Amino acid sequence: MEYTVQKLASLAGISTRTLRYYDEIGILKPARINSSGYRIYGQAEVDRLQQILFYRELGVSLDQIKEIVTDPSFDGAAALMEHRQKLLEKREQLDLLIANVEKTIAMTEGRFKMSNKEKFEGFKKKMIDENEKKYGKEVRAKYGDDVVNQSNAKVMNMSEEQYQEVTALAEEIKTILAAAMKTGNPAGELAQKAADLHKRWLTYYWKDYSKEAHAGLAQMYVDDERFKAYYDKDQPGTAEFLRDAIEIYTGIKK
Amino acid sequence: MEYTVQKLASLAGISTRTLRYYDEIGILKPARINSSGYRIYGQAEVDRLQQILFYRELGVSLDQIKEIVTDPSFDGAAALMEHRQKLLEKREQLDLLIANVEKTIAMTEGRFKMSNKEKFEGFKKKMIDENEKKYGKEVRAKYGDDVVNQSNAKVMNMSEEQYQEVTALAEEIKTILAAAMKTGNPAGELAQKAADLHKRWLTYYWKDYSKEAHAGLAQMYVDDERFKAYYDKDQPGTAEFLRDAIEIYTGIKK
DNA sequence: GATACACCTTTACGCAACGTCAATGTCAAT
DNA sequence: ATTGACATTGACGTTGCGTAAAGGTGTATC
Repeated sequence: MEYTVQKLASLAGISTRTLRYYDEIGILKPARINSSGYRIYGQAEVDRLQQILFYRELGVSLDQIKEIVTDPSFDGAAALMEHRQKLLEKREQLDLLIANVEKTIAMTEGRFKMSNKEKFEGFKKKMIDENEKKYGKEVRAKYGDDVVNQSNAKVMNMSEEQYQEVTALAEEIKTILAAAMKTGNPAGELAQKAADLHKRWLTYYWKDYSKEAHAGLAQMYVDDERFKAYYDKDQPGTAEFLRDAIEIYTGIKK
Repeated sequence: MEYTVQKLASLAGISTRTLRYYDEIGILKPARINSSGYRIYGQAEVDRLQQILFYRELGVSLDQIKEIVTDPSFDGAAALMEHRQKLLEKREQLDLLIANVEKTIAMTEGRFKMSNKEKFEGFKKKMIDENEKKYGKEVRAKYGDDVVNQSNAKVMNMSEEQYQEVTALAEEIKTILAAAMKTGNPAGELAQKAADLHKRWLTYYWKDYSKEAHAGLAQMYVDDERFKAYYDKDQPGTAEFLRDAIEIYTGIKK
């Protein structure tokens, strides 16, 4: 039995375009081409097409199918196992997506609240990404992956209130630190207040607080140009001043 | 705060190409373009990007996102509900796929068996498609949709053994019919054997057997050119001969 | 023998959401 | 003045075909 494109196409329930495409990418070439240039398929091609469609229905890519059907020694079972794994991962992702969408829908008591939530979620993620981009390598090298990951996890688990607290705290530190700078005394009341607030700020990010780590971070503010630039932006010398205040606060001098 | 492409990109954890694409398709245009042609984004754009990425993570298409973020009156909740439905359907499909893949893997005790199975499944489907294409309209008009659908369902439910039996039976009918033709007697032993086998062959496709329907089908073999051509291929007059034999077998003359 | 009509061919653009060069211009620092 | 990092606009590649467009072939009919 011989088939032209359309005969084979309707037999297999696919389009002629698909057959021509399969010819083009070389996964199913016609048995021969007749004198008018028509593609003529035989029984062998029907069988092969059957196989191709079988794998296609399983969601295997044509590239993979090509390997399966062209290389007779190819381990189809292994390929299927692998494919199964991919499908399972895909389903997990889908489940996550669905859960998120449902959560979002549930949270939509009026558009406003959701919009805030969106921004909030985004900002938390943004903050972490930003930090990772900027300081990720050094900080991870210094404190270890676990510490950083736990810190990031802590941020992601913050409630909106906590998040607002921590940002407010950062603002307060900046303000008080600026005032303390004017006194010039890192042991003074204002500077020590700033150091104390800085400790509270830190506990939002760190799982464990220790005076040593706190003092170490203060020193890093001075050593690392980017941290230093951040603190010195308004008043040069602020980074050093903060470090001095924290060293006095913790009683640890490096 | 103002951002160039790269700043915004690294802030959001996306590529600059993505930002340029979003500009191109108009879902996120920069606040302004500076004198050198650089894209400059502001706070409003950051917020909007946050929204876009939020929906993107939920798997919403950029087209949909565009509607959501450009039209403030757009009902985001409804869109999400719809999206959720789509996701659920997707998951169902995925589950089906996974089940099929697993079934196939389980059936793979050696490559050989699976390969046969594949072919077999394909052939059954092929047979039905072929029949539907060729005779579908007339047969459905003559016998009604239910009869045809039940017949197709019967084929799809055949075991491999049954399938092989039925094809073997068809072969046997052909052989015996050819021998019977030589006797020239439709009432003879060979011709009646052929008619009997034909009845058994029919019961593989028909839910109910009746002499009337059998005789009717035999007449159709003669009336329909395509059936006639099939039977007369080797010996002209075979279709008529078979009809005569079946009329005698069933005792029904039209 | 002309016409109609179904079927065949190749060529090529379109789709989603970017990735990836390529060629070229700009900014800040050495 | 040069380097190096960053910016720009094209434009092609990806996946699996759908969908014309422009033209040749096969068969039946008038």
